[in-house]
Amino acid sequence: MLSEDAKPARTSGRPATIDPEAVAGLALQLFAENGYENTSMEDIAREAGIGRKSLYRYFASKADLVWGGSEPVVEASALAFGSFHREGKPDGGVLAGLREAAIAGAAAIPDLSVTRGRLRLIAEHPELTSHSYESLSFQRERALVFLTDSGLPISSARFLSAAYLAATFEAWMQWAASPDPDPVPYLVAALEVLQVPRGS
Amino acid sequence: MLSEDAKPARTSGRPATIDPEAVAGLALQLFAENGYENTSMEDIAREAGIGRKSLYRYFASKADLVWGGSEPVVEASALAFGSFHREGKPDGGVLAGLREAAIAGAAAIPDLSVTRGRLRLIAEHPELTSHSYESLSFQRERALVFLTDSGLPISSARFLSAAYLAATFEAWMQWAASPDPDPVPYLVAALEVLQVPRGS
DNA sequence: CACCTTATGACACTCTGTGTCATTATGTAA
DNA sequence: TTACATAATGACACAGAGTGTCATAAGGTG
Repeated sequence: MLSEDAKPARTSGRPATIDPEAVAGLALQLFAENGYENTSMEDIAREAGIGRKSLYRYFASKADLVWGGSEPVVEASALAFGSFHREGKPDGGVLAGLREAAIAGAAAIPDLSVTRGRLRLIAEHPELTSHSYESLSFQRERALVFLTDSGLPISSARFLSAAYLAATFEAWMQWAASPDPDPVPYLVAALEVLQVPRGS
Repeated sequence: MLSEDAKPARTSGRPATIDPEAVAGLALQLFAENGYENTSMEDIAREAGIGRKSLYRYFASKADLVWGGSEPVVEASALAFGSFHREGKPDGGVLAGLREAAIAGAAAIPDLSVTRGRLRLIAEHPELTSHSYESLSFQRERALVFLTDSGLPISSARFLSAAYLAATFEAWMQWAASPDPDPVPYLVAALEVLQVPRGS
């Protein structure tokens, strides 16, 4: 259900010639070389050999070039939420579910060093950091559904999912700033500030 | 120490003729009437009888017209953090301190209905919601200092302050969406999802 | 080969946000 | 009252983000 519109499975028409991942990679490279704000969308398009408008067809905004890479993480995490209830709840309850989802997200990252570069870029730019709220909205929604499915009242579920998102995001940021190879310990530590409200 | 540059206490020169609060109020009114994105900075300036550049002198961005009103809350909250340790810790520990600060912030609001309008506007516009990260960065910093002063390890303190900010923001949003007059119960409920990590 | 679908990019536009600079208004000091 | 200093004001110009329209190109399918 995650890939409802993943690939329209086009049968005819001109096939795409632009590789979004390659373009995003190029953009990250240019950001690293010349700085984020010194690199315009036009610069990126020119360097990629495409038109500015075509660039916007693949990336809704400049921030998307950076945040786009987090989609696999969010998807894997959402998947873990979905399978958690079906497989019968292990011990640890709801918080364990949140933890598993966060770890599943981390496991979905193919190249951690690229992700670290992305996150550091985000950390350096408040406007990119702010974008977390939009970029993680799907994740927030998924966590909320998981929590209400787990029996939490909607109100507590909202607070907990908001805190969960913030804590895990902070964990990623701290990991990115560190030299450690494994983000999981950061995620685990971050989730220790959460608890299910008594009486839920 | 909060008002280090509150008022330069100018001794000569032309005094200001623009009332920022009045301008922000006017802007909020225009946003309510015509929609946020349908109201340009130029529209606001024209309506306020000033130039667009003068508008930017008082408000760094369009979002500032909306978020500016939260400054008193943040300041009052920060003040509560500062006085918490001096007055000897009451019972409840660190979490009680966070709760007191959040409540102090709420108490600093002169007109709750205006704040509710602001928050609803923010809720409707993802780009404004995102701005919370920047607008609350000072609050985040303050909470972090408070937590480390309380003896928490820096790592836990970062996670907890991130979760704290997110939970209280979510509380404000839920309150704004409700018809309830008092935001405090929302804040208290939100903070129940937090805990100090065992062993801190 | 005709056709169809879709990618592509040229063009023009609005709006945000910034920088520069001359002008104006208002205080203080002589 | 007359400088004078200070700061507000806004006119002008600009880069860049993001959007809409539309003609064209390019590759598949029948």
